[in-house]
Parts: sequence; structure tokens; C-alpha cells
Amino acid sequence: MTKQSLRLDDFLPYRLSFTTNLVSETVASAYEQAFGLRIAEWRVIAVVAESPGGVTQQAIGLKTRMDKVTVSRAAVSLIARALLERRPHDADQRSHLLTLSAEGEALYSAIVPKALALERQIFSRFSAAEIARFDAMLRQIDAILLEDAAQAAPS
Amino acid sequence: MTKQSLRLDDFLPYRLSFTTNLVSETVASAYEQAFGLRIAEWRVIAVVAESPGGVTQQAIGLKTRMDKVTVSRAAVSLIARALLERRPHDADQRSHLLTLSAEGEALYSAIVPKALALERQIFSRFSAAEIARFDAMLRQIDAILLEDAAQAAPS
DNA sequence: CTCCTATAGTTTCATTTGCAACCAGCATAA
DNA sequence: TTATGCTGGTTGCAAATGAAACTATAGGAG
Repeated sequence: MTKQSLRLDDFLPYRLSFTTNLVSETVASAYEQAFGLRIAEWRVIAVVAESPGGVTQQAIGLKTRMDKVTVSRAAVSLIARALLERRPHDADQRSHLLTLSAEGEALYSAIVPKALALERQIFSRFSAAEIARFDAMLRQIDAILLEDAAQAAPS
Repeated sequence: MTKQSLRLDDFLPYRLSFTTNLVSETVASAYEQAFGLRIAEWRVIAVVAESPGGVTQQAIGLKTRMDKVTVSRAAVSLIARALLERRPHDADQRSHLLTLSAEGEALYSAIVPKALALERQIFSRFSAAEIARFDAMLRQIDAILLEDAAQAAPS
């Protein structure tokens, strides 16, 4: 029986993490430089922008799987910068609805094209079909892992 | 002119990060539970195991792009657990060569099959061809980003 | 109602992270 | 040789992170 071996380099979880770190560093530093935003803040802005009626922090956390503390801190900081507004949530006083302020909208509009350009730059070498397959695989991996998790902890 | 928009969900850097976090959580908790290893420690073990003559910490950092502090701390902790040994590096007294102890070898042999099983589990739904394409894309993304970085800072 | 449990969001605290300063050994050049 | 600058590795510190405790409100069940 041959001794089992494993080249770290060929180990997919490692590869995934390696590449993602590279991408995240690039993206994070671009946002930081251009807009003074951290990744968590950018995500909050993006989710709020996609939610016309406003969103609760809880919903943001659920969707992005960010810790509620992370979301809270990002929200506080964005509100301090007047990019985000908090409106009372009629149905639930514990919670607020987050919406973009005019400045927030403006910033969002400024970020979107840059983000898309960055994405194009990183993925420029691939065809639309390749990208679609890649994206589909990522989503399937999510599905597998989230399924397993659900099974492990059947509420 | 239509207002540009961006669904966070369809933004590839985000997708990549989301999925990788999921995978990393799974893998990290498996290693932690089964072997009491953190990801950085596991990586150090793997790289050392692949390097018959021993490796320097610097080389590990270079290969994995882990911070040298991270590598240093992982090494210290593994040495304390007698999984790793430090031999003097004849050519350079500042540096040491890391090798696995017998216990380290044993642990590595125990981890490898579990790691491979975990990988299979996560990627079970995909064909070998799909996985190969996925892996190839990750490597190309690395290449693009590392190239850009090299260009940005031409030493 | 009143009690009890559960949830949204914040705060606290301990841990993890990584930059920057640092120390020790190397290498080159006068 | 002895400056001088460079590199491998560690340490110190400040910032980021996240689990757990806490506060305020919700939403039953009796």
C-alpha cells in the first residue's frame, strides 16, 4: 500500500482560499482607497441599495452570513458618515429599517461602475460561458454545505 | 441612460468570498475537532511534509502567502507539541530547517485521508472534468492578480 | 393583564491578526 | 577588519473579530 500524500497546492479548499484571499485583498484595497469603505460596509450598502423598502440588520446578516456584530458596526459607521439612515420599523420597535441617504445613493452610484470594472479586470481572460460555469459551481458548493449544515442541526 | 446596478449576489468577488468562507469554516472546524490544528498549522505541516530536506519558514510563507508572523506562530506551536523539529541551517544561522518529527509524520498520515475525504464530500457532485476546469480557473485568476501585482511594483 | 421565552441590536471582553519595530546573523565594500 | 545595508525570524502593539452577556421589545400561554 502506497503512502497517501497530498500536495497542498492541489487541495481544493486551499486553492479556493488562496485565490479568494488574493481577490479580496485587491478588492478591499480598491474600496478602501477610492471610497474609504471596508468590505463589510460596502456589502451593507449594496444590500440596502438592493432593498427598496429598507432592510433590517438581521436580514443583512442572514443574506451575507456576516456576523450581526459586524453588520451592527458597519451600520453605525455608515450612519455616522450620513450614508445610511435608520427609520423606525413600525411592526417591531427593536428593529430599524436601513435605507440609503441621498449621499449614500450617490456613493453607491459611484461605486457600482468601479466594482464592475474591477470584476471585469480580474475575470477578463474568461468567456461568459466559463464565468457562468464557475459561478454555478460556487453556488452548488454553497448548496451542498448549507444543506449539510441544516442536516447537522435540524431545528 | 439606465441606472447601473449590481446585485451583490451576482458579484463574483463576493460569491467567491462567500463560498470560500463556507468551505473554510467547514474545513477549519474539522481539523480543529479531529486534530486540534488551526488552518495555518495544518498548512505548515503539509508544506513541511512535502519538503523532504526540510524548509525554512520564509519558504513556507512565500509558497502559501501567509504572513511570516503567522508562519512563525504556527511553527512555535507545532514545535511545542513536538510535531515539528528545527534543525540548524548550515548555510545561514538566522534560519532553521523545519522537518516533521515522527509524531508529526504520524499525524500527517492520519490527516491526509480525512482531508481527502472532506474534499471529496464537498465536491462530490462534480465530475473530474468540472473540478479540473474549476481548479484551472482559480490558477488563472491567481496568475492574473500576481502578474498585476508584479507590474504595479516592478522591483 | 402577567409571566415566560425568544429575538434585534449593542456592548464587553478575550482572542486573533498583521504591520512595524526589532534583533541577530549575513554579505558587500571599502 | 569594520561600517553599511539586507534578510530570517520574533516580539510588541494596535486594530479587527466574534462569542457571550446585556438591554429592550415582542409574542405567546395561562
